[in-house]
Amino acid sequence: MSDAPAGGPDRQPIWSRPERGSRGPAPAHSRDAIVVAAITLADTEGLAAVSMRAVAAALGTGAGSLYRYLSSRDDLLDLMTDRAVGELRPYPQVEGDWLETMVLLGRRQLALFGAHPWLLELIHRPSGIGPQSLAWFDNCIRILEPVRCPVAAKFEAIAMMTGVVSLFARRESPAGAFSFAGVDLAAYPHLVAAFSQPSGPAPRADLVERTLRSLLTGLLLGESTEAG
Amino acid sequence: MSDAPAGGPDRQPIWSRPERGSRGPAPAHSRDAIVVAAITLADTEGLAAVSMRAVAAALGTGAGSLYRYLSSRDDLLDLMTDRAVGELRPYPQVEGDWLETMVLLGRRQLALFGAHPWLLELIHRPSGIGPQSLAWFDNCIRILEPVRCPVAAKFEAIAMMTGVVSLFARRESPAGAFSFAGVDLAAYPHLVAAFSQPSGPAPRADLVERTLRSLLTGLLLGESTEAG
DNA sequence: CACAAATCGCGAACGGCGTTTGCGGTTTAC
DNA sequence: GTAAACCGCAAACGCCGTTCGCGATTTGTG
Repeated sequence: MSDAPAGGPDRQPIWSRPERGSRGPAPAHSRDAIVVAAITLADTEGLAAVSMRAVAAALGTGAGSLYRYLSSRDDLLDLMTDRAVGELRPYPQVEGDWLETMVLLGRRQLALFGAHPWLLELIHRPSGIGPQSLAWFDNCIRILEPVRCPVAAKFEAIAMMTGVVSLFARRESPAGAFSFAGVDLAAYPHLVAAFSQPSGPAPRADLVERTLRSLLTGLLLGESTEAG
Repeated sequence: MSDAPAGGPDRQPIWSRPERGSRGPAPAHSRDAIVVAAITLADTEGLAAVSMRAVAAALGTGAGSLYRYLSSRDDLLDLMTDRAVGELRPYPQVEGDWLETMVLLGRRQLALFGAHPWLLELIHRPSGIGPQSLAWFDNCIRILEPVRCPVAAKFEAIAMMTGVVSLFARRESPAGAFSFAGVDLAAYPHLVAAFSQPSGPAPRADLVERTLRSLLTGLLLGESTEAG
């Protein structure tokens, strides 16, 4: 009972837990090195390949040793998320139109999802709000300062923007069209009719930005219209 | 090798695989009974509690027996998803405004996510597009028939509507506000300033519908505006 | 009717996972 | 100097999805 791992009695979240105590030999690794190894693994082989054993092996050690630095795999995923969100920095210091600045931030998020597709599986977790995510929120609130609307609406809008960007990012991942192998198409007449008609022009390339603009103006400025 | 489970050489997806052959004793269970048990388990104890062993135990059998009816846990999750989507039926036969009909469908989806929160973790999977999901797509395409725009744009809009609804559904789940335990708030000045100011009026209740209306009109009708 | 083929339920087993535990050795605080 | 705290490590625990082999049962075919 006198020998508890770093997580030990982990009453408090990982963000406010010291990396190491003052006594004992110098650690062979570091929290950040573990997170970097995990992110590299996730980038190359997918999130499912990020097992404690695999991450430890990438660092040349055993799975159990990681628990000297974090208290659970969930902690590791939280750290991965926050570190990736940190890649959104530095934030553009545009002081002009807040809407265009937000759209720019949205494009940055989209690029981040492209660089780290595993983020799509992690951002929706209830935990995992670390310092970098807070800094990103803080920056968005700063940009939205000239907007006159309740704070709650701003938070809604920021969260919804992130969500919509993640939806677009998912669309661009290699998921691809479903296969109709062994499906009785006769049951879906409107679907086959739609597919059999000429496909028409390709969707516009700036769909994300247009959607974000419409979404943000609707959520932040449209509060007083259409009484009911 | 002459004794292969129902999944056997599962070249084709679960939707087009017969439930059982013609020979042999009558099965003690059924695919649907397994799926119902799994959904009940997910509704009450969450998706993480849906293990093959737990589902089998709920049916009074062993985990291995389930593989007579399906070939993997992923198959089970696909079946769960499709069966839940089937609860969206019967579809409203409104023949008036297509936009209002779509918004109504969106509200139905939101209610479905409320009834089965585990759906939020499953809809984004690349697999799992079963007959009920196809029927839902088919119905949406039917509703959007009067809209003059490329088919691809309609599919975009339907998928985006489902995605946005899922974002709102996630917001209403008991996730709740993040805790600032042990965080240095001084690093986020705009955040604390926003939180310290009076909260203002609560966000409008019909936020989902307004967002959906704006999104659908933007995606389906706004193609010709704003050249460049 | 006889018989082979196919399917059934079942329990044991395999490999992988996250996590815990106990140990010998190392560093620091008092 | 000594005791407490920390280190790396390897073994082990329990759960997971999945596979396999068994005896028993039903069906299609000659």
